[in-house]
Amino acid sequence: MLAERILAAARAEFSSSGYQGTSVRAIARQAGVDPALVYHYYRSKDELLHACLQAPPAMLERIVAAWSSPRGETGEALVRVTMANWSDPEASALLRTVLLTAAHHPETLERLRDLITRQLMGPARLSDDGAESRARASFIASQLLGLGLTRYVWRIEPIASMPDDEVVAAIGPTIQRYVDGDLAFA
Amino acid sequence: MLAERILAAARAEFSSSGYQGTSVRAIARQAGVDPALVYHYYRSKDELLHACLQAPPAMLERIVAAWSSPRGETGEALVRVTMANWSDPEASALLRTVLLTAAHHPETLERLRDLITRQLMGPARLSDDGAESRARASFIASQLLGLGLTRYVWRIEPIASMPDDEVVAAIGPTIQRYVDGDLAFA
DNA sequence: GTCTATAGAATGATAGAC
DNA sequence: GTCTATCATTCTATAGAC
Repeated sequence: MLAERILAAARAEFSSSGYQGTSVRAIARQAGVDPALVYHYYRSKDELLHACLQAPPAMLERIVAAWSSPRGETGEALVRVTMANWSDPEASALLRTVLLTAAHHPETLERLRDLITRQLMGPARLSDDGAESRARASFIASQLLGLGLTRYVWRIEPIASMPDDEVVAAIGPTIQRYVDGDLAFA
Repeated sequence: MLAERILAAARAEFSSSGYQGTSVRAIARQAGVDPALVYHYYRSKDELLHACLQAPPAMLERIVAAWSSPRGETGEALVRVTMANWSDPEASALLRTVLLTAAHHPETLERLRDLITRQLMGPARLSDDGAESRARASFIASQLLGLGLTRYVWRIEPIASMPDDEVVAAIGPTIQRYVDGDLAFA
């Protein structure tokens, strides 16, 4: 019970201020508990972050569903799933935490890589060639992460305020091409 | 002289550790000066960051040059320029600092928005319609920033180790479409 | 211009009473 | 399980001697 209150507060703090910008005391304050309790349940700030890095099941299920959409609509489906996840408070907290922390924190960086190769791309069969398949996954990740950051984190206009359908119309074909288009491999 | 040594050290620290993760003492240590000197030349940590947010002229010139490349090759040129900037130590230090700090620091976020709308897109005449033009700029930024982060900051494989030409072959057409393709505007 | 010294606050973490 | 008290460190920033 208390442990979950603390965890929820930690997710909120890490996702809005990053790892370095978050203090254990701030987490305790937001959870309405004594700072020592935070250390009691989680042994250190680092382990608390670790506990926040689990992806919510709904987020992963959306991704799996997108990959089983009809051929030719996968690109559109992945863009819609990206926006759905960023609009889901739990999923977006995880995404923000991971993206804002990965550059400074090795374990979180591993988590990001894992998220891309296993979760985002796990359900995919992009090509018979493993190397080509991983390359396609990289390009998909580069565009979808760029979309998430510009639209939801940095809120760059006008993409930040654009209706979902316009984003899908613009970026869907990009992803579709990365999924099964001709990328002129050497 | 000393002020420039301090500035160079600050750029290095901010770009590798972000704003919160960088201490004035660490900057002074790396510059080989007393911490008090840092405060003497720059009044606060915040003003020191501010001084680090100027884009190197070479970076901006590359972007202008890309926009004056022949029609039909602009997408490819912008991808090449992005990689050139991330491979230039001065430009990549600025990019890292801005991208790692923007989420927590309002002034830096403004700098990022300015960088996109004025510098990256300033030389462009994407369309006669101002709104459509800004929308195209958003999409271009989303893909190019995503490329920078996955390839140079997070070093997600295989895009991180891929030859430039393969990246251009994959992402060039995406940018070209955002520049002058049919995005199905409502 | 340059450094010593330090204020004043916040930090991660622990020991131990209840 | 919960809290008080505290250690040891680090931080931004300043005052003031030389």
